[in-house]
Amino acid sequence: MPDFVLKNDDEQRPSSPSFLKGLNGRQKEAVEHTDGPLLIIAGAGSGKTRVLTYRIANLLYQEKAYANQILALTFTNKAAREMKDRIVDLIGEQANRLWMGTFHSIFSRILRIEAEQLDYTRNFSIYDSVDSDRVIKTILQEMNINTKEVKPQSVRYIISGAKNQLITPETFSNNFVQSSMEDIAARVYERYLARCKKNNAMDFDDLLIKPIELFEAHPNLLHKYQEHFRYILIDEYQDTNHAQYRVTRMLTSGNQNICVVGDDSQSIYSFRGADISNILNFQEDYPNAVRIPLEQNYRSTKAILQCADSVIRNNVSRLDKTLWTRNDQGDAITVIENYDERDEANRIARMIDEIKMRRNLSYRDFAVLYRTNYQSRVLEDAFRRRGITYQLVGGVSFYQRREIKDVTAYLRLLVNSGDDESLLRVINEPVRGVGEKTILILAQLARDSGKSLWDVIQNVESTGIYKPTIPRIRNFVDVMQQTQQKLQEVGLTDTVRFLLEETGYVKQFIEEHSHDSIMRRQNVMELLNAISFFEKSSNTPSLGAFLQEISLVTDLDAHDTEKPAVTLMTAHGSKGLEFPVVYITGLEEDLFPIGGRVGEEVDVEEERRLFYVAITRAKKLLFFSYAKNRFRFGEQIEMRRSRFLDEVDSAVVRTETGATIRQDRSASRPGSTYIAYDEDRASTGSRTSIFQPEQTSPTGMSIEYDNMPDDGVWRPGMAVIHPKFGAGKVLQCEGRGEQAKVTVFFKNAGQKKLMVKFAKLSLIGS
DNA sequence: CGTGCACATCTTTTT
DNA sequence: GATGTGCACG
Repeated sequence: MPDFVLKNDDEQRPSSPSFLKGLNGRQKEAVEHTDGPLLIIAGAGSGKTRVLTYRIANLLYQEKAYANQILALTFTNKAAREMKDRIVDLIGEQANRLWMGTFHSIFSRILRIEAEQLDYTRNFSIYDSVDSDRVIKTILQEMNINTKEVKPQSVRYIISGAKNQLITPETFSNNFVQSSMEDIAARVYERYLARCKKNNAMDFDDLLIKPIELFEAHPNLLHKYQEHFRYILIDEYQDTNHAQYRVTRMLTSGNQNICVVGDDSQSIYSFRGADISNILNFQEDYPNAVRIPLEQNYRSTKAILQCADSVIRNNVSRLDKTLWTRNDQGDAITVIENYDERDEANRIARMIDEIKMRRNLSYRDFAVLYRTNYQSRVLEDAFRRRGITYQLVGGVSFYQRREIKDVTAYLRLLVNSGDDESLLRVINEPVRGVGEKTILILAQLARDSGKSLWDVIQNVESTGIYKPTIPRIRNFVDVMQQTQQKLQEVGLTDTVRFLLEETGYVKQFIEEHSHDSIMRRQNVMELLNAISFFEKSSNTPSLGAFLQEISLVTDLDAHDTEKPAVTLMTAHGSKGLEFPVVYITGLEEDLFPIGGRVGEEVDVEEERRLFYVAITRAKKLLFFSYAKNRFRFGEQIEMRRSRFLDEVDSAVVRTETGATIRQDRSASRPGSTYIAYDEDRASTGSRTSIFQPEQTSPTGMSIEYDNMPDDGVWRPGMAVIHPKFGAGKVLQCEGRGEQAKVTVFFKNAGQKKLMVKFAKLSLIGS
């Protein structure tokens, strides 16, 4: 129950609202800090969400700004929704006017408002990665490149990386091409941009980059938004990428009322371009920033925290911080060894029932975490057999399913007729006899005339394509136009129903009686339900608004914490959540930590942070499990136990029989140092802090100075020793040979940029 | 010209 | 175990 309600009369307010009472000193400090840059280093379970919500409530309470002048950027839609609800509880309905959401959703909102300035229209399409891949694929085909040798996905990955670094096609091809793949990507890049533009479409990256372009081209607009957003808050700041960094810098360069919250130990999205140096350098960017660490953990037992700490200590690059808790010591963590993944799933299912009974818990108190989505399958089987209700979060997203993408492509075409990509997706879906050759001709015509495909097929009769296909396309055009008409006359749901009927899209599934087609039909019906719900509940029930909404939702957002079901999700998906009982499964080498593909380095430190995130989700009980054999690539493979199990503090970990686990300390790689614990420190558990801050330099490894990389090339991820700064990790490298410079994060000295030529760096691991 | 079937390939994490 | 590609047929 909220203990504070905003009064609307003229009564004098106390200067400090009563909702601040439940906060600890540091939290209170963070909430009451209103103006100027603020960096909150929030350890896992330290009440971060609470601080953020109270801080916003306080800003409103102090009348520092109207709700719509506050911009709060979160990592998931769900986090935004929950936070907003909590602020509504604290200060009332006005909180609904906050600009609160993910970077992507907030900036797409701004982009729709300002679309004309960028030569787009406000009903632009948003392409997800599958759409992007298709666009890239057509471009590759046009360039006569074999899409089997050069995978669109890899090209997209390179282009996306460049975009997020704000590197233009020109700069990219001049300075960043080092392989034939990059050369191809460089050539596709420019065409890809042009194609998206022509389609009046933006991809996920554009949603972050276009605002920067917008503000650079129109300083007056930048000024407008700078003025408008009096306060900016960013959650999960350790996972922001360069583009996100740039756009927030632009917006805050005026009043500098920026508050970021994050935890470098929980940075797990570098594959998506997240740049940990954003948070590490915050105080350099904003020299008068106040830094508040939140180190008291309210979530977990001492045993769990100690375990987490013993793991994360193996990372070289981290900000020093010491989490502590007043919670009980709690039970030891149990390691479960299994014969194979079926065994693993069955044992976990059985244990869940047992613990649920013994501890009088509900299924909703349990979470089973894994590294990759495909691991969920066996678990689902086991749970179904045992009659355990579960909710699977993530996996193949509903809106990514083929049939759903087909239908949304139809809808996108209705809203944005210039969207060639969507047209290509549905022109022969269901099959109406429009083949490859026809499309080739139409595409040629479109290119020559600068028109969209939709415009071209308006006069399909004069295109000179294969005669029998003309009426088929004519029919397609007619149906689309009729649907267009319907949209004006009847509601959204009825329009879509009409479309599905007339195009025969659902009919194809009814005629075919395979298991597959039944599922697909169900999914389409499910989409229809979603549309119907949207139409009833939204205050702007337009088709465009619906498409906007679904283009940015993820399955993570659908997670229901109230549902009495065991949660199954990836470790990534679990960030920000907590459960009384957590199982971390598949703790095997090449799975967790994941094994890289050939020629690809795996960032073990990031894997370790991910493991740390997973551990710190647990409140009371934590289990680690691994299988000695696992089915992968269609065959059974012998697995080795994860090195992480050699790193955990054996004082708080037990086998199923209660024995101490055997550990191989040498399994830790050089650079990932292990610092031994006193066995009895775990049980002592001092009231304030269970850990002493560690300030010794890494021990137990042989140090050889003047040890250069074999090939003389420095790479991010390498562990180094500097005679003065001590142990560090290479974050960034630029230049070659004599000119080479490296950015290194030193555990004891922070981040430094060094000329390799002068700095006496020694390589101690990679 | 377009379609349907058999085959291989490959699964990291997500806005 | 799903999705994309290659090949033979209508």
